[in-house]
Parts: sequence; C-alpha cells; structure tokens
Amino acid sequence: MKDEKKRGRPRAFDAKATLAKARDVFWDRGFAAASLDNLSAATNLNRPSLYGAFGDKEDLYLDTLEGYRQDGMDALALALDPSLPLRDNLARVYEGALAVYLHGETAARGCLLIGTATVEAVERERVREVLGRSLSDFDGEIEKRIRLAVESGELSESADPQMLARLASAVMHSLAVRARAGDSRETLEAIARSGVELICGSARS
Amino acid sequence: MKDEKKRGRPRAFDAKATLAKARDVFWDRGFAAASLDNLSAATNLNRPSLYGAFGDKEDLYLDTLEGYRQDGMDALALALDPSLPLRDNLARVYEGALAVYLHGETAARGCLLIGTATVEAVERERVREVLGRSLSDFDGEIEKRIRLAVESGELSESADPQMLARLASAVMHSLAVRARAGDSRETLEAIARSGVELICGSARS
DNA sequence: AGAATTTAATGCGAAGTGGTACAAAATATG
DNA sequence: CATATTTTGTACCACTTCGCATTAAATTCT
Repeated sequence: MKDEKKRGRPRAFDAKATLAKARDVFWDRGFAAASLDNLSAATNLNRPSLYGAFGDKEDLYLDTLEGYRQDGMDALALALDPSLPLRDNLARVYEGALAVYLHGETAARGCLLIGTATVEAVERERVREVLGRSLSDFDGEIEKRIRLAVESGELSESADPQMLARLASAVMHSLAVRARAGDSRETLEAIARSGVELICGSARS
Repeated sequence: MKDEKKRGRPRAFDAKATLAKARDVFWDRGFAAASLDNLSAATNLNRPSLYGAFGDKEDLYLDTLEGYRQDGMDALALALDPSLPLRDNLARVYEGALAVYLHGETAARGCLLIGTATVEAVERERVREVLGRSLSDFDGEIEKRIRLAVESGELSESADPQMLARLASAVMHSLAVRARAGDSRETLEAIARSGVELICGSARS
C-alpha cells in the first residue's frame, strides 16, 4: 500500500517531515502571522509545491493541528497506563506536557492547539472544530482512566469521573497558557503537582 | 485636571470609546489578523488619527489589553467581597467571566488575553509581559481572599492558599479556552461549579 | 485679526500577502 | 523511444498591509 509507484515525477520531500517543520513555524508565530514565505523557507519547499501537496494555508495548518492532536493522544494513552496508580498517571501526563511546552527558542511555546488555534477558532469554523474535538477527546481519555480508578477503589465511589477529568484537563490548559506567558518551569511543575494532589486528594494509594 | 484646554484643534472622538471598539476587533480576529483598515472602520477613525493617538498597531493592542486587564481586576475585586463566603465569591467570579466569555457574534469570544495575547506572547515581549502580569495579578487577588478564608476558619489550616488560588485560576483559563472552542454554556457552568466544589471542598460553610 | 498648534482627511508608496500560470524536469507506461 | 503524468522552479499577479507625507480644518494664544 506504500509502494504503489505513482506515474509522474516523484516527490523530493517527505510529507511528514515537512508537516513537522511547518508546525514549528505555526507554533512560534501563530496561523495568521505565519506567511507562506516563512513556511516555504522552513520546509525548503517553494510555494507551489506546498500548495500542491497540502492545499492552501488553512489546509496546511489544519493538517499540522491534526498531526499534533494525534501525537498528543498517543502520548496520553501511554501516560495513562492503567497498571500504574492514577496519581502516577496524571504526573506523567503533566510531565510529558511540560517537556513539550517548555521547548522554545525565544520563549516557551506552550501547546500548539491552545496557543495558536484558540485565536483562530472564533472566525474559522474548521479550526474551532479541531480544537473542540481535541479538547473533548482529551477529556474523554482521562475520564476513562478515572472511571477505572473509581471501579478499582482507587478513588471514592462518590467521585464524578467526568468532572474530575475536566478539571484535570483544566490544569493542562492552564499550564499551556502559563508556559506561553513566560512562567518558570518551577512554577509550572508546582501547579502540576497541586493538580495531581487535588484530583487524587481522596485516593488511598 | 480634565478641562486643561489644549491649544490646537480638539479631538473629535473619545479615546476610551475608541479603545473599546478597537478591542472588539482584536477580540474577534486576534492581533495579527486585525488590520488597521478593520480598526479604522470600527473606530470611525482614519489610520493617521489612530496612529497619532495611540501609536502603531502593537501600541494600540497593548492599550486595549491593559484596559481589559484593569476592568477584569476591578470586577474581580467586587466579586471577591470578603463579607460573602468564599464559595459564593468563586461562583461570582466564574459567573462574571462566563457572561463576558460567551458574548460573541459568530462564536463565543472567550477571554481577550487568553484568547488573543497567548499567540503573540512568544514573539512579542511586551505582550508576554502584560499577559504574565495579568495572570499573576489575578492569582494574587484570589490568593489574598483564600488566605483570609484560612484565617477565618472557612478553609482548613492545611490549605495552601497560593496553590489553591492558582488552581482556581486554572479553571478560569480552561473556561476561557473552552468558550472559544465552542463548548456550550451548560458545560462551562458545570465546570465552574465543580471548580468551586473542588477548591472549597474542605470548607465548612 | 493673525500666529501658533493640534487634529483630520486624502492619498501615496514600498513592501509583503496568498495564490497561480507556465515551462522545465523526472518518472511510469505503452 | 514516445507519450502521459506528476512534481519542481521561476516569475508573476492582483491585492492588502502598515506607515507616513502633505494639506486642510479647528481651536487657543498674543
């Protein structure tokens, strides 16, 4: 399914690597301020090639968002390994997030979705859709793990998994915003720790 | 101090009202996508007048952010009236925020700072500064109120006011992002309620 | 009234924008 | 080898961008 030799001239670039480079441009500058020239320079593709492969700027942006979302969900599934205590799971989720959020040139980049898609969401329906879906998928995955924690007795029966999950996500959202606002790693790690504590407050392990 | 008659031709516009109109443009479109033509049309000021009164686009944007920040802090101080229980205080804070966040044309606008300044914060130091200061001032104001709640016995002695305040803010940040992502008023209100519950969980009143 | 000073309005200009037309190049097929 | 097909690179287009230079208007000071 991958070696179907296509007819014409073969591509001289790897689509996935190109998307990763474009994503970095969007991550630093945001969608609106990222010009096709910026993207063209970063990907080493001239504009017509970029356009031919990914469509217009919004299409390209949506592709990078979708890839980022998928990567995030994969990492989340790994961090939520149900053989570990919920407390460890959440700590791993936040730790992984901070490793991504704090990596930046001039300043920390935070989360690509929260940092750059949130602005465009109001006037671009497709962006709003991806952002909304990303957030609720994230909530849902955590909710599943919390539901398990209630069943296993890790959390009290009276806990509301959906709401606890949304609050766990809220801490993530806050980390994403605060990273971009310039907060120190120490501050962010402290917030993550209190978040874990608050959610797992009634946990026994 | 207000009727010092200045020498030349008097201004034909009110600076505060103009800033409010410019703010609405930035709120919907973000800084980068808001053109001077947009701003000029919305404020009924031609570009040179805009420029003369407020400086360049970034100066104007920073002015609107600063005004928004100030309004927010004023509203926060009112909502945190210490003669009411902390639980009511937080409920009022979130209620007031949602009233602002959910007001939009095509889609909810969320928070001006979190929704539009977060993108620009990475590459514009002055924006990052305002955003960071706004977030930490907000934290600080809530922390003061929570400290009071500990002293009055409303919260347990073991509570960490700084961390609880940061978590209370985290819920706000999440509301801001989720509003722009298209979440329903019902969902947001439910999150706000759980936020209050989580923070005041050990409260007696 | 006349000079000085500030604001308003028109319009320009250099640079940058997203997107595309077109021809050259590279590959598969017949 | 010739043809069809796809990608690449150059150049270009119409449009928008921000900022400013310049002139006209409105007010205060002398």
